[in-house]
Amino acid sequence: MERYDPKEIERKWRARWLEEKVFAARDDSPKPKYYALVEFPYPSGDGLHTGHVRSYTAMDIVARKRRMEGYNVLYPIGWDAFGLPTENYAIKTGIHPKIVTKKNTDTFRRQLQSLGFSFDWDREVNTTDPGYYRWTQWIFLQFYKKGLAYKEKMPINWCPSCKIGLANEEVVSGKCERCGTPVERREKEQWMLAITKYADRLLADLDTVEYLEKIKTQQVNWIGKSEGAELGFAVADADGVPPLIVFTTRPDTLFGATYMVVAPEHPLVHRLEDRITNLGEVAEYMKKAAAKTEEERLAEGREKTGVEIKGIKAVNPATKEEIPVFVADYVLGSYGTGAIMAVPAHDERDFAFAKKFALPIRQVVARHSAEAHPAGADLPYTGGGILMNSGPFDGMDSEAAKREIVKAVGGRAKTQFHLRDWVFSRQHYWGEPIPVVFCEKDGMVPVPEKDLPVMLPDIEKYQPTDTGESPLSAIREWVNVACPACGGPARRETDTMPNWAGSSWYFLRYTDPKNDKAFAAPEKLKHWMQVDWYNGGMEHTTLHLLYSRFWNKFLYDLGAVPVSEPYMKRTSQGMVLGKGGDKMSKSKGNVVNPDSVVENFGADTLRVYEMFMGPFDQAIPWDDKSIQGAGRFLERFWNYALGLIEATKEEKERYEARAQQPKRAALHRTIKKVGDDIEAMKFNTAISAMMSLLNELTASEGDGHAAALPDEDLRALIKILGPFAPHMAQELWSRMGGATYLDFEPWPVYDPKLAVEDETTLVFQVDGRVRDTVRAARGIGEEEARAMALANEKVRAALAGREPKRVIFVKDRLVNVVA
RNA sequence: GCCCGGGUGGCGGAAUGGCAUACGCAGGGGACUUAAAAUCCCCGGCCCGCAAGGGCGUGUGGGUUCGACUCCCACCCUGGGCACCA
Repeated sequence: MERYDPKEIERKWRARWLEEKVFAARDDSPKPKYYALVEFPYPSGDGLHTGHVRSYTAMDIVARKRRMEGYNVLYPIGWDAFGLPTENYAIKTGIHPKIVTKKNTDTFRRQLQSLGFSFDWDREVNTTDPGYYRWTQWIFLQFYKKGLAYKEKMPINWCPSCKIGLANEEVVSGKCERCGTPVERREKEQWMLAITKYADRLLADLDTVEYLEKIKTQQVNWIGKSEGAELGFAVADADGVPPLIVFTTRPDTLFGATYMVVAPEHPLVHRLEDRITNLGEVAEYMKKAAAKTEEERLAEGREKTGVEIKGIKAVNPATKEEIPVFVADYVLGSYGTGAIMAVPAHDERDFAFAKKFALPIRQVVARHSAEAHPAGADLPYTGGGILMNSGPFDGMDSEAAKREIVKAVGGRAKTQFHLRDWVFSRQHYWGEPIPVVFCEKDGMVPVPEKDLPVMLPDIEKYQPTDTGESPLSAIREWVNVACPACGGPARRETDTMPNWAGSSWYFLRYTDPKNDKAFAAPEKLKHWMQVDWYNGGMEHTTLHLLYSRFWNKFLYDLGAVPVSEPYMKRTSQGMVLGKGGDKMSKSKGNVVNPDSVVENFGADTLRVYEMFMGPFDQAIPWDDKSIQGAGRFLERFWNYALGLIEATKEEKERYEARAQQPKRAALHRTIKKVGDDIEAMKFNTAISAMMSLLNELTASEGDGHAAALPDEDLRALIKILGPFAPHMAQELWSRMGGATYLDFEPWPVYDPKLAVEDETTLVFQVDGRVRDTVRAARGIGEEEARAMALANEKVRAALAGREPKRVIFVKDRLVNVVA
């Protein structure tokens, strides 16, 4: 028999799939559509990662199964190619990022093709292609026209190493997500996208999609909706000065507000400078706080700092008391109104601050009633309850009191979000130029759509400047342009877009990747959207996922996209860790290169191994040895199937004379399990089920021969393996005489009648402990089973003469004798 | 601190409330071979026992149940996300 030769088989089918464009998605198919999506890779110089393989194999399995189920499947791929590593490489070597990108995408394409993914290679997109970023710029202009893209001077997170401004999302515990350098705060004029305008819908519409629960939770937390109220606190003895507005989720505790705090950025101090008696001290504190990096704030822990603003008092609108006002950096300028009412009895932070500065702590909410919860006991108490020390509201439930007190003091209900507007400027070369010019006469003027794309010019030096200006600003002939409005002298915007821009809409482009009249034709979008299933990394749950949902919703509002939510279903794969459980990294030297695995074992083995290694959503360490298990399985499968295919007529007859029923039942149970498990992304148990079946089929039955399967059943067996090991399955399929591509053959039908075995294993228990197991005919009744159990020797021994009090019977499973 | 996960053999892990440890890796024994590799067969939770058999076992402590890895309560450990968000 011919040996399993993955290299030869894979080379052959890979070439045919590509040449014949077998997996090209058709826009005009009468079949129902299915859009399977994976995150397109950033084509780094390191090449494909085992993590890509895990995600792409999983969705390839889904895509291939869907084709077999009769769907017209779109499974596209492309390159998210703008970004810092390529630029840094260009800075170091002087090689143009375009050239580096070309080289890297060529490598990635070769690697992806070597794994046999059923991508539609005719729809490849590349975010750095002017034909692509033209439309990224076009979408930006639509944001601009709707007032959702705006420029604002604001403190940004500045990475001194990357020399780039970062979005809040890119700062992880005060450090640059990319290089780990502590970020600084700098004032800069930045382009912003008003994602907060969509906060409510980004939150509410999560109910309309099927994301993994933990993904939804992360989005919900990131958006961070708080329902509360805005209340005004008058400044004492200051007619004409507007009141201090605070945001609170606990207006019911207003009677306990014994002081106020404003953020260091709050305008109050400037407004009332001449009344402040300790202005020097206050100004000093504000200066220090402004310069503080996130890193320093974290290093201080929760230790509260602050300074009282002397000379100014605020009036509690409920009690009419005059209360002191502090400036302290535990209040953030960027959230709410930048000012709070402090209720030390019912807020942990206010409590800590009040203790430190010896401020009064007045309890106004009791757990049950003032009597049951003596004043001062276990404060701070942050839960709800019954009001006390609150004048006319005493005894009221805190939920009711929230509404009543807001009404009584003339406040208004208010919803706040943690989500901030998206800092959309980068001061770098390798990104989409922002299509705006600054005219001496007309000010800010958007580039007309007909002049798109604003091409990225070729330059000599990619190095960003220490002043934070983009390297583009040095290219005079590019920067200086005629104003599109008046023709007068104007300058181009030299900031570029963040690397999140291109990936915020790429799934739309796949539906119509070559269109040069629109980002995609409406009928193509209508045909393919929405994405049915999107798999990607957990690390993109709060950034890319939210951004792309936002862009899609915006385009939906323009009428340019047919669905409000881009993705029906979103799942995530766990990381592939290095040996020993550490993250794979070059510095640790534990990076596994898929190329060498394909070279040594074959693509099908790598695919099966990565799907078998453990639960799909869990991080699993790589194990060189375990790959062999996947390889052995495929080889055994090959030998078994080929043995049957090449068996002589006599051999076949002899095999088939053997009792088929249990094997057939096992096959049908496996068909069901593999199908169900693919849908639930339980690829590991799908594969173990196929392994078990193969073990059962090849187990010698005394005559040294494996069990035979009729051709029909062997075909079904090859089909369910197909999505996992497509090259080998296709080869076996064609050796069985199949002239077609396996991927378009119908997925085997599970027959519940065939899946039931005639016999079952009955467990006999005494007092819940297993005493024996016996084979019995399926479906026997309680009486019979009970009699068998009571007659069983081991059961009788365990009973030791005791009379059974009760007998529990579970059909086809067990008899439990309770004595 | 808050929000999600997860604790099962030497390892990765499997188990609609019903045979705990499937499947795979590693390990031990055997067959084949001049030999090795590959392949095939058999054995692998712990303790007592020559064995038959018995006892103990899914992070810890309780509970519900005829029966708990699975459900409930409390706790410990651990991975991830958020974090002075009023």
